[in-house]
Amino acid sequence: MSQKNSTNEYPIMRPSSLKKRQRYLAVATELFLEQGYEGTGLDQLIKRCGGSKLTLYSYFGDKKGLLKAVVIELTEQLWEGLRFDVADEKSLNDQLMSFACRYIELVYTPDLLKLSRLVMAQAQTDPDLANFFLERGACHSQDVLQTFLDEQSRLGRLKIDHAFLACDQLLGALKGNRYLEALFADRLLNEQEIQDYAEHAVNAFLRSYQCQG
Amino acid sequence: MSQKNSTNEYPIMRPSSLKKRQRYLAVATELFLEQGYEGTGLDQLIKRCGGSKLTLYSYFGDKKGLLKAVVIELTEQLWEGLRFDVADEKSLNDQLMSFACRYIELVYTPDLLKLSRLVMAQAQTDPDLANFFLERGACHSQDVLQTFLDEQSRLGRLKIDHAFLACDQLLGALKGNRYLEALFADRLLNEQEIQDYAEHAVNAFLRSYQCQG
DNA sequence: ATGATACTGTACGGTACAGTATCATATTTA
DNA sequence: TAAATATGATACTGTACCGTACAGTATCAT
Repeated sequence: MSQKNSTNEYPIMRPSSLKKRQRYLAVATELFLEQGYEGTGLDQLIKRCGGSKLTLYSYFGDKKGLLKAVVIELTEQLWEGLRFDVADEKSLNDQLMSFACRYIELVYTPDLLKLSRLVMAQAQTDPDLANFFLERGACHSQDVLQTFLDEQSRLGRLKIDHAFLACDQLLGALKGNRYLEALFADRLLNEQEIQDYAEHAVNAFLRSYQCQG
Repeated sequence: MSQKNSTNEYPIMRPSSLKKRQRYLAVATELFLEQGYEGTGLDQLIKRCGGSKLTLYSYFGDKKGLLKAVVIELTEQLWEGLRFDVADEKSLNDQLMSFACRYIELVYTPDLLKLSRLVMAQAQTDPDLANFFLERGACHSQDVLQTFLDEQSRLGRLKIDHAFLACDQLLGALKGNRYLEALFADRLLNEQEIQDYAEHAVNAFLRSYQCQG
């Protein structure tokens, strides 16, 4: 009963233990993403991982705790790079395009798609996990974009009637209907398509909301 | 080993058997949507359903076959109403608005959201099911919209540079970023929000692509 | 060195569940 | 009515797997 932390707030731990914990996490991530939660047995995990089941349980409490740790780690890692650079001297169009490309690239990342499936499959039995995932993903990107657009409106460069809706729908357009195909069947976008999606959506957006042509 | 049809092509069957089959299907649908595939035991199903396990197996082959039948039935049922009325005398805007509202209403339908989760959770182990679901859902709606828009372009009412992209992104905008929240956490839209989403997206779309103002 | 703590390897209890087998009963068909 | 077939109720088989117990070993602090 030494550590029961299923989250990422480590207590005092030996360096070797920390390393071991990271190893568990890495292998669990790999297996969960590949085979899903139910599809991954802990015996199998330990076999690939080395270490013992008891140690695993001392780190993560139970299987659900392990899943939570995996989701937290991976989520924060994936979404960390999505932001506008405020001290950026590029044009509005360039800033939007840069954001748009990074956003599309991100949501079509194979690992994020698999993670999404993983979380969604557990959404009914573990709503907290789903909420955490939404908070750090969908809601966060919405916040980032809306903050930027508000600022641009304040500067008189945009005129938007309903900022929330505009944001929501721009993000929707960037993902496109094709996002469903990625989510369900891993149909990805190539570099060129990402560029096209971003350009097309940003152009349409600016045509609707930019102030001076 | 009488019938091994896991699809919907019924062989010769007594009426009473057909009725029984429907009953299995209805209860299976209910349980799968509520508790997921792995979460639903067949013993539990039979208990609620009446009938016996042997009969169930004679109809659907195995558990996967039952799932397939449920997905096929429900999918066709849900998407059947989504189309443009060709002999419609309404304005372009009205026709688009009518389609947009029906589309949003549909993709935010609780049962369709649950079905989506169900299929997605099985996507890795059963890609065929996922492909079928995509075909009848996402791809089909894309086809319907694009056919309509092509016709409108031919009539000189719209001028669209990339019809596929425009379609894809209009559908994306209609769902909005909020669709993720619905998918992950059943956060639905009310009647007013559906109207707002449709109006906002259709307006933006027409501002970009309509020919004469 | 010595005691305290963390870890390994293995085995096992308990349980859940898909799929099959059995036998009795009902319903159709000839 | 008799044979053939479909169904019901239930028990059973095999298996997979979570979580725990335990005895022995390695690693740390002092």
